[in-house]
Amino acid sequence: MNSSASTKERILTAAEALFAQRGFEAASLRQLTSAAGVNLAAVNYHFGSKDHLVEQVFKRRLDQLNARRLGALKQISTQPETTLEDVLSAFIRPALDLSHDGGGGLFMRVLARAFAEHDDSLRKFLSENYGHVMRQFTAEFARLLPNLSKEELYWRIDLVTGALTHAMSGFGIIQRKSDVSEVIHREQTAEHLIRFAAAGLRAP
Amino acid sequence: MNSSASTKERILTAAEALFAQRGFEAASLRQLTSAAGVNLAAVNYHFGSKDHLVEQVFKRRLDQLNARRLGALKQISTQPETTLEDVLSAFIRPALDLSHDGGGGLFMRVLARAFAEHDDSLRKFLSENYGHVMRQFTAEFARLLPNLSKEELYWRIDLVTGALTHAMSGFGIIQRKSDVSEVIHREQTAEHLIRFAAAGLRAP
DNA sequence: CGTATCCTCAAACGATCGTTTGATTCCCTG
DNA sequence: CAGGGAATCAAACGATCGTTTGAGGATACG
Repeated sequence: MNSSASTKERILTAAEALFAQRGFEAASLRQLTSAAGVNLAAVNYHFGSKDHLVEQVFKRRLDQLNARRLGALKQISTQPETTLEDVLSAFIRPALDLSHDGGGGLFMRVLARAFAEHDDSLRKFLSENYGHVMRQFTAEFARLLPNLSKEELYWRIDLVTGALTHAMSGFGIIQRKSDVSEVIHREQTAEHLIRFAAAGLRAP
Repeated sequence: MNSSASTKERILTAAEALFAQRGFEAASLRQLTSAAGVNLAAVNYHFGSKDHLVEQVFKRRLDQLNARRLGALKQISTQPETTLEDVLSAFIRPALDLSHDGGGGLFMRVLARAFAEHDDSLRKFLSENYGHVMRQFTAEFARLLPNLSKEELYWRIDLVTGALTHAMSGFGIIQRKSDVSEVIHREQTAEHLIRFAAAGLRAP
């Protein structure tokens, strides 16, 4: 094992944190490499360009998130009866977990930023690395909500996504109180989200 | 009337569009002033700095949005019976209208960006210029949803805001079809949002 | 030992950024 | 008409950006 993998990982980790904190444009390679403890030129050497680095930051976490979501969905599909809450849990909890696990605590804020940046190439990238997961969940939602038209279903899933993104990226007014542990706060967040989203999806 | 008002307005309008399209950091004053047809130095002359310009862009539209929302809320408060859907309509429709009226069509995307930027001074500014409206709506929601604890209510309003922001800023998969007029699409968006949010707020 | 390959490093490149300057033009007022 | 503050303008300032360069270090294999 050479040390390049370590350097790449250090860059990815520092990039994720800095992108989340400052945004893609504002985060400079000099801040980034300084925080990672690597040379400035290392980014262009290992990733080719800053843009490619951004993509890799996304890819690393999106692959995690997708795998966990699909794993959770597969898990509940073995049950005799699946509820809407189960599917929502498989959709929501991996995302919430990701925002606290594996050093990738700030990824969801990065993701929310990416949505807001509204960059076409980035949207295309997200669509390519995200679409198949959404399709599987959409199919499951459709099965559990047979009364909804396809258009109505798309709308509601979209709104659920918005609520989820908003809650996870820490935009909202709700902040964790100091006397509540992170694990408990995450669990409360998941419960609020699932309850709200389930009711919204079931709306008459 | 001197021409400075016109210049300021031209800058504000161009800034709103450019901020929405490219973000606060990426939008340069040179692009901005070029699009507005004014001199580069005009921004610093009339606004002091780029940061102050950002604040003014927000203030101009937030004042509009706040006035319309409070006006709509006051309107329905005169009715003998107020429904949850009425209050949600007063909250949602002015925002949707703003994203198509008065040349400020891109403001909500700017607002979503501002949330994502996560800048503390900007958050403070938003809180100062936005908080009193949210408090009024929160009080009305609390009246109509007496079974909810205060914490639960805050959570759900937060999630409604997330869904609204997401839908309005055009992140989602739902795009207006070419055979649907903008007015109709806006109305459909409002109906979907209100139905979804009302059910979510009423969740058991 | 020699050499080939991968990696790291300090330094510099050109471009672009927000801001400032000082001169010039415009327009109102006395 | 003359004077003066407000507004506009081209130009330049220093800073910072992403990227490139070329030399040097580290490691593995003949």
